[in-house]
Parts: sequence; structure tokens; C-alpha cells
Amino acid sequence: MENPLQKRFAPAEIAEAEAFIDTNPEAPLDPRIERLVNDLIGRVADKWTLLVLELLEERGTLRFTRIAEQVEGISQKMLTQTLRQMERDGLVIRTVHPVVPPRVEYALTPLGNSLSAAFCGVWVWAERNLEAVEEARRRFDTRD
Amino acid sequence: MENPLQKRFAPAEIAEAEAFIDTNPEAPLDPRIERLVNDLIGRVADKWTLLVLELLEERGTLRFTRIAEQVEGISQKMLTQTLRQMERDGLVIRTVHPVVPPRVEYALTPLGNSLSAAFCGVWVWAERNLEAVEEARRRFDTRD
DNA sequence: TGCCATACGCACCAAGAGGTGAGAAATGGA
DNA sequence: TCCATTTCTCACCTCTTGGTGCGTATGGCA
Repeated sequence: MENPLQKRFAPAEIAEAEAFIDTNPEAPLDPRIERLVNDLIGRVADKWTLLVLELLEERGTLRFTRIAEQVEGISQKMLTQTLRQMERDGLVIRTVHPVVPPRVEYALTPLGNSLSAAFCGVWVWAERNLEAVEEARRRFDTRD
Repeated sequence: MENPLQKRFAPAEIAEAEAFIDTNPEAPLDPRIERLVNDLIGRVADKWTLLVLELLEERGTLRFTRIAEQVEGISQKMLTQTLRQMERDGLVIRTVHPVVPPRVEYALTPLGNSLSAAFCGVWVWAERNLEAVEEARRRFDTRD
């Protein structure tokens, strides 16, 4: 214990950790941009948004009740809210046909399609690693 | 009136919509798998999880307080919760050094790294389309 | 006459997410 | 002796999220 730090931390570990941090210095990102991106991700990475996005991507144009049927577990209120949000963000177009009873159709915009494509990798990951995650959970849950 | 629907809706629109749906028939996915994937997406597409994932990806190993400093706005409680969840899902490894005061380090597992890579496309999309989304919102907000 | 279908808006309420502040545990330093 | 440090857990409280049910417009239909 010639070094007082040895009493508190393992020096090798400290050195290792700090070396690692040094090799990965702070990225020179504009914090303003980063905040906006984080915000946007927070909006877009919503569970219902993701599910509706995927559904519209694979089915094309759908009307309100059709979406409600296919997105299992979503309430009418949440679906309305989600679609409004997506419309505001420019991800879907909402077409109202002035007929009785009302007929409203939703479809992805090119922006929505590009977002869906961007999420494609995540879906693939989820499918591919589902088993690994479940096993990790089992291992975590069955120990101390 | 061979089809009673014609009385209530514009036939051309119906035909168009149904043709569209026909070209995109139901995907033959196992609903059990799909439910699991949706569930996993719901877990993983959490705001804090995403931010922590990205941070660990670009900085490597970090200890608790470092993460708390860098992920702006996260509370201690949420950070603990998020890290536990990620550990349970096999996305991060948690290393406790039995020293005083405690030193706990977090790093991504290979699984975590692969998820981060899968989300890469989404980050790029967000950066690239930030402007488009903001403009869509302005347009939406300033009309009727 | 009265009911149905469709896509909502609104109001009310329960459940859960998340913030805050306290405390715990071990030890070197003032 | 007492404090600072670090990574939490726990209890309490607030605020948001989301579910449920009701209302609405309108024209065809039994």
C-alpha cells in the first residue's frame, strides 16, 4: 500500500479505464443538433408509432378501423393520437373522403417510408436476437 | 346494386383500396414470434435505453456517475433502472470492483454492440431528416 | 321511425412512470 | 471524530399516460 489509491481502487483497473476513455474522447457534436436528434428519436421511437409504421409499410394504404384491427392492443384514442402525431411529423398522409359514413385513409409519405427503412435493421436485429435476449433474461433471473 | 357497398362508398375508391390491399397480402408471420418481437422492440426502443446505448457505444466503458453526467436529464433512479434492464437483456455487462467507495463499470456486450449498430440507420435518418420533420410540423401547425 | 356504420373529440378515472430526498456501507483524510 | 465519496435502495408524492364510455354527424335501410 505504498500508493494510497491502492487502498481505494485497483490501480490496474483505473489505468485501464482511463486509457479506454482517452482513446474515445468527446465527440465534437453540436449539442443543439444532438438535443434535437434525441428529441426526435424520443418521439419516433414510440411503441405504437413503430407498429403503425411497420403495418402501413407492409400493407400500403389503410383506413382507420383496419389499422385498429391489426395493431393488437391499441385503443382508439391512442391510434388517433399516434396517427395525428405521425401526420404532423410528415410521416403519413391522411385522406378524408367526404362520404357517409366517413372514410379516412392513411398511407406513408416518402419520409415515412424512409424512416421505416431505417428501422428495418432494428426489426431484423430483434428477430435474430430474440432468443439471445430471452436466454440472457433467464440467466439473469435465476442467479442470486 | 350487385354490391351493396356501392351505395355507401365511392366504388372507384373501394376498388383502388382493395386492389392495393390485395397486392400486399397478409404476411405469413408466426403471430407468436411477432408478438415477442413487438415486445422486445417496445423494451428496447425506450428513450433512456437508446441514449445510454449510444453513449456506451461511443465512449466504451464508463462508470455510473460518468453516464449520469453525460446523459442529460436522466435521474439517478432512471439510470439505475435502465442499466438493470439492459443488463438483464444482455446488452451491458456490469462490473463491480469491491473497493471503497464503490466503483461500478458498465460496458456494452457484443449483443449490445450489435443493437447499437442496428440503430445506426435510425440515428442517421434522424440527423438527415430533422429539417424535413420540423418543416412538416410548421406546415401542419400553421394550417386550418 | 329508428338503427347502423365510421372516425373521431371529450371528460373522467386508474395505473404507472418518474422525481426527490433520505439512508447505508466502508475507509482514508482533516 | 467526523466528513466525503460512490452506487445504489426505499419510501413518498406528483404528473403523465392511457383506458373507457359517451356524444356527434349523416344518409341508407328495415
